[in-house]
Amino acid sequence: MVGITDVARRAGVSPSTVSYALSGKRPISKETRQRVEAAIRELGYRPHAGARALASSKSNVLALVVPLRAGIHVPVVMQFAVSVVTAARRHDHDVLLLTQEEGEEGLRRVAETALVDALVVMDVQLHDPRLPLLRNLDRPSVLIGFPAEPSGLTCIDLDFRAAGEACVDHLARLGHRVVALVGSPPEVYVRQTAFAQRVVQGFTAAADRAGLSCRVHPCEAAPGAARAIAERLLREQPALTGVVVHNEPLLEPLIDAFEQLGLRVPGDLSVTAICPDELAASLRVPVTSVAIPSAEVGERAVELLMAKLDGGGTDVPEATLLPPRLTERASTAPRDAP
Amino acid sequence: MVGITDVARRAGVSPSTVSYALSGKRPISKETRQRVEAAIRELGYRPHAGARALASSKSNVLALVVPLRAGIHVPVVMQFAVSVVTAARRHDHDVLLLTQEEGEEGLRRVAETALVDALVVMDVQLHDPRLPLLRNLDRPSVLIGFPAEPSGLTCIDLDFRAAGEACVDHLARLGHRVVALVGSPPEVYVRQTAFAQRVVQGFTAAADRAGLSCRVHPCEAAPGAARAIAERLLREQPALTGVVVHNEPLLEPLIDAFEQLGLRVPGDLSVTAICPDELAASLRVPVTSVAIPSAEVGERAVELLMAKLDGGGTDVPEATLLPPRLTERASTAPRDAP
DNA sequence: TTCCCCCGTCGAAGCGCTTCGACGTCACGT
DNA sequence: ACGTGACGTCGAAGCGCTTCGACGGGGGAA
Repeated sequence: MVGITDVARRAGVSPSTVSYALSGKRPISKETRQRVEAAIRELGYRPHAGARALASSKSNVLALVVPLRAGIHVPVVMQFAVSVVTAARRHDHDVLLLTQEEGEEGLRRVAETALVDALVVMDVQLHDPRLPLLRNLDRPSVLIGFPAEPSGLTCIDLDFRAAGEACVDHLARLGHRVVALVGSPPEVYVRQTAFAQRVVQGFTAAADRAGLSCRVHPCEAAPGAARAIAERLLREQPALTGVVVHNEPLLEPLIDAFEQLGLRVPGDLSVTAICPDELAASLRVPVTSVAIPSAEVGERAVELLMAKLDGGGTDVPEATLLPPRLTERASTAPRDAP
Repeated sequence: MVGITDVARRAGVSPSTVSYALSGKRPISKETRQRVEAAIRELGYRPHAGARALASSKSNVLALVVPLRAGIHVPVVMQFAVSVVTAARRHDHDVLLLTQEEGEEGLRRVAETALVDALVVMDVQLHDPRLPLLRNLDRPSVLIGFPAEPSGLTCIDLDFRAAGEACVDHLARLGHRVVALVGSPPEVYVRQTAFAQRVVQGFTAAADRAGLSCRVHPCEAAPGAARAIAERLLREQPALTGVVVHNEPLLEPLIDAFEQLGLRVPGDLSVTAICPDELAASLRVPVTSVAIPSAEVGERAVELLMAKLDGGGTDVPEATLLPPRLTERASTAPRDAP
């Protein structure tokens, strides 16, 4: 194995000089640096990750905690994961994948063995059992999602409450008076998953504020369930003209179901969604939607972490709520004048 | 920070004894071991991962390479990933997540810096550019999927060729004479993704062998495309009575589309699929299918890797093809006697 | 009884890197 | 002309753990 001393010898300098040339932590003359770089290239030198971690007490690895709970939409999770990995690499970090199985003990393990420098935690619940642990760990963490009591933690997410409001406001502005929310599967609410709850809050609040009649329906994510749900919505709210869908797999089948029931979208029924833009835009009827900006969230999460890692944690905001961005597409229209 | 010497002092032994008590690499008397364990518990000791990696030249980390290419079904990928992580943990290893972005350089980096001990590579193409690299790396690897030329590599996967055959054989046995394959998106074939290709081979070979008329249709994975595809199938093969679907997102909408076109499943048309069992079983019409055993594949992949890591690589089989398991459900029936 | 060997433990030598203090040199201000 | 830093480099001391060789003691074989 070729080590830093081999490089040093070849470049005619001391090992510490090679180290400084690599890290830039002390000034190195241009000529020396070039000789070092040449030596590295010629020898194919790669610094040993473990040795580095030991000497510097930095592993340059981030933990990504992905509890794949029932009812969440896997592709969206994957988008987050990919953007976290990509962003981490830009900051010269790698990503260790942790799943639910391990639970809190897993977090503790990777943090306390110094396997990772910091943690990104996904799928946060309102009263998440991991919070006390994260507060006490000696490594910084960022949550993607907001718990009920986020103080002392760094959190980032789309402002799902405002997203719910934005959808309702949009429908209200178009003249709709009776609206419904087709939400995530029931178990997601039972677990008190933060983002789902907040959409409901925003939806309800905005509807009340605008004086709309509204109703919330948690729904299984099976496409086959679409028809039954559509029928139920119409039965319970016969005057329904506006629907907000916060359930990715159901979005397309639901629109199909409405049309099969004789309702044109957006002619008779306006539909908005909270989902990734690619999904909303790719449907047969492109859907007016509030985007879930996974790429941005993942990226900013990593940036917050980096700030905490080298800023010592000062001046890193505790809460980052990304404002919703509603894109109008073909699925919404003004309500027919009665 | 509490180190091994603290534990040693507290237990009244030398650091090396603590190390051996932990690793079991040398016999330690029961009493000593218990004192060491008590000291560890009392002090909350955790061995430093970096120090371990340096001293033992084992990081106990596996790389999981997940190129999220277009056209692949994300939830299935995630199932693999989760099962790899779970299996790795059982063997006291963690998993580092690598995505496409980094490409070959990423593999080289984590391997050569000794960040990982071994690699699990997914989404293998027939002529995968990573193969030469994997062959030359000093760390063992396992591919999930088979390239055209797997010699010198350890590969594992469902036998997709046999899976394609099994579906056709099943249909043939039921008396169907005209069959079609609804496959993955075209880009998957263009990239020569191994598993998709093999399904086609198996499908075609079995159909030829049984003297069936057959046809292959690569298809977009958008549910909205289902209707058009169904119509095309019937137009091109009016006598069609048997369909094999190798495209998860399309499966349910496609069945719906057939029924909307007036064909009862399985009355007029038998449908089989190659997809995860949960999906096939959960549909409105439960579908006869060959399972994609992600959990088993991930687990076995890790086990192969472990065998290579401590067996030195001898007697680890190069190719592991899991035989297809076809489960009959409600979507297939004998062809009506004409 | 004597010899050997295995068991259980210790001490010391690293693993390959980072980092700290030190030192010589050079340019600059006064 | 001389003090003062900043610059560029070096040597050495670890970082916390594993592992190798060594060693005393006890039991079995001869």
